[in-house]
Amino acid sequence: MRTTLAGPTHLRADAAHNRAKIVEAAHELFRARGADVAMSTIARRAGVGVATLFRRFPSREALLTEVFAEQISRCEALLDEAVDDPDPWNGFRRLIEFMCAEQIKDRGFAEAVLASFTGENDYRHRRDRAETAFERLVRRARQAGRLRPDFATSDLVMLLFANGGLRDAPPEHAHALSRRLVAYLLDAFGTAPGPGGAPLPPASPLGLEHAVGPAKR
Amino acid sequence: MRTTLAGPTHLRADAAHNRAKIVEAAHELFRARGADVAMSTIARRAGVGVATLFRRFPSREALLTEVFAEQISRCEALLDEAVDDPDPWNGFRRLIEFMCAEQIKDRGFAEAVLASFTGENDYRHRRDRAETAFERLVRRARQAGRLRPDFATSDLVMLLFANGGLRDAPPEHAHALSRRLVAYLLDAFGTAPGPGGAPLPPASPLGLEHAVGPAKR
DNA sequence: CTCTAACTGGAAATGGTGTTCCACTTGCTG
DNA sequence: CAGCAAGTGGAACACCATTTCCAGTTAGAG
Repeated sequence: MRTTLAGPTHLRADAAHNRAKIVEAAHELFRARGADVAMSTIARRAGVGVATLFRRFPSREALLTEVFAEQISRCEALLDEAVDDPDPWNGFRRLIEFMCAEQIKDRGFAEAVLASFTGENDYRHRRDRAETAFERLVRRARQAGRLRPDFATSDLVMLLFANGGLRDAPPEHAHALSRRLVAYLLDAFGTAPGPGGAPLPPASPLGLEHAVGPAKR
Repeated sequence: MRTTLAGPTHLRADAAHNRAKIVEAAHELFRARGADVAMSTIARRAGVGVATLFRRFPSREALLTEVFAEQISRCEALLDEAVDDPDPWNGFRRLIEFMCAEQIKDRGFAEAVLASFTGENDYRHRRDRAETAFERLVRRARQAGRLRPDFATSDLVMLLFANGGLRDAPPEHAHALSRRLVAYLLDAFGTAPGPGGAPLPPASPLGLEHAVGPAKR
């Protein structure tokens, strides 16, 4: 196989194998510890040298988008489903619940979304597609009378930032906190009167001494 | 005076002056950039050597609690007011609005609360007092029928973590996002039917490309 | 089987922290 | 106004992470 302008089209067999090991190791570490694990840690876990890691993935972002490609696709699929759902509120709710749960479960997920949706890479058209789809979903849910009229599409961004803050809580509580936050906000987004809908997920026994801010870094 | 261990009771005049300069510099930097500015940066801004900084404040936490002592006191005062307010919901609302606004405005504030309220320092009894006062406030607001019965005191912690996540948003939007989040959650915490109360603060024009995760660090 | 370009790992350069040490300076007490 | 302990700044040290470099190894085309 000769080298082309843009470099070799196919990796050598051993190189491809190493690449897969890198992605796997990065997946585990990103899930568990977030997007800012040291590159050398990833390399060590994968059993390769740091140089190999940097040769395959020149930036942390490239690695992130590769690692979380599947989850991002599932988000898009869920969004498409939601738009087609005869009950737009149901789709809206499920989309938000999925994204927030994912954001807590895989600590690197949020950064991966950011990395994919930022800059002028080839994810640009996907971002545009997702945004217009979400706008359609919101419009439908509003017209169905289930979503409050003053809901703004940017409130999704707000929610994702807020939910992301819960990752700083003690890990054993983060998930429960997130489900409670989402339940509250869905209550607030909806038009059902009062604390109407489903009962809230159980609260966590957290005191002020746990409160606030990156516990450790 | 107030340093952790029993050093000399009084500082020499020049030392006291330097100490004040340190606190001032730290205040500015913590407000603007959060609790994890480099110690050397603080020292440089204060015009002193790093050794001086470390001699006065053996740990970053000591500096944090000193710098934000005033804000923390205002929180406590507001909590006391709220407990005595004839309308407990009003006090509840004001307390939450103040704390969340402060958390956005002064990026180090949350960490200061944490540092003050963690461990076995002399803030312990203040923490206990604050917690029981807040419990009383919640109980009163519930009994007045303004707060939903399934509200848990730990939901305050949840709110603070969530609000803290908004600090990762672009700084020019963080405040508006926070006010909107707080408005939504107060809607959800309260018992007034539907999107009842005051209109929401205006939304920010944020797209998914801004979304999610520490933009820069 | 041979030979080379792709590939490798680890070392080193770079740049950024937190923390300690120490030779010098200076406020303040007597 | 003398002397000394309190106070000082900056260098030195010990990390730790990113990124580059290079001398050696090996897959796989011919």
